[in-house]
Amino acid sequence: MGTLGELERSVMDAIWVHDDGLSAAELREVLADRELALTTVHTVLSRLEKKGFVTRDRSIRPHRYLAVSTREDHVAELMTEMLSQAPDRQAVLARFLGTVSEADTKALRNLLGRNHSTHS
Amino acid sequence: MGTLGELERSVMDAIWVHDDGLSAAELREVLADRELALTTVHTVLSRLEKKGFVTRDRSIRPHRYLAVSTREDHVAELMTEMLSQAPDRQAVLARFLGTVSEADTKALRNLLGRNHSTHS
DNA sequence: TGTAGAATTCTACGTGACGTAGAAATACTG
DNA sequence: CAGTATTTCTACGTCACGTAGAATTCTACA
Repeated sequence: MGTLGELERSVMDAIWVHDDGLSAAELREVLADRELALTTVHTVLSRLEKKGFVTRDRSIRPHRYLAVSTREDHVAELMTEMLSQAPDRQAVLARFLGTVSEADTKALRNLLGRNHSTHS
Repeated sequence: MGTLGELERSVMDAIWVHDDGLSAAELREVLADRELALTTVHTVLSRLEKKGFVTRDRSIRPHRYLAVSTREDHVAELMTEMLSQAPDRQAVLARFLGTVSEADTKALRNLLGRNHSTHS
């Protein structure tokens, strides 16, 4: 999968927060602290589109950019990808649970409880 | 955290398999299919050392390189790192469980079951 | 103990990703 | 149609990484 650079990540963060989509100009405004040129925003957006992270609505004039998947799905996917890097998945999961907060383990218990027969 | 390139990852894979450590020459042998120069292996090893992925025993002549942490710990750490990228951790965990295999969820249930009061 | 051969370190170059943005092209709007 | 808004094309600097030759440092042996 394509990875994200710093600016790309910032842009995605902004897009993820605005479920209704953003124009390049609006994005530049959101990232105002960086004082980016509009063309810079456009370039990054194009690259994110090519990487499959965003789509754009070309039917309206200032194109609006939308996230292809939610940040949660994206992160979940990353986690799965990481997990697959080790042959001993169980061992990894054990270590993972060891470092995660109690709130997280609690959440996992809840989710697992309600899901005894869910297999998509 | 430092990320790993392709060759770096291959080297780490080799080192992770050999818990007793490896010399640069042995590593080159393990990665024979790449036909790398010895110095190349050395360079990568140095970078991995600088990144904190390996240590080397400088007391013996062909230095032996050892992994600093297990692959499982490393991957678990990566997963935690990914998880932290989203504000709504619970949502991510839900998605995560949704994509993971049943064997994995089963393992998680086991681990969580035995761990009701474990907080390091 | 001086030196050849082994091992390690230093230096360097090509490439590709990414931040950055100007120039050029294209599309509305009046 | 002209001027302005928007998008696309092209480009450059930097940094990480794969790659390895050159230089330096060890070590064992004559």
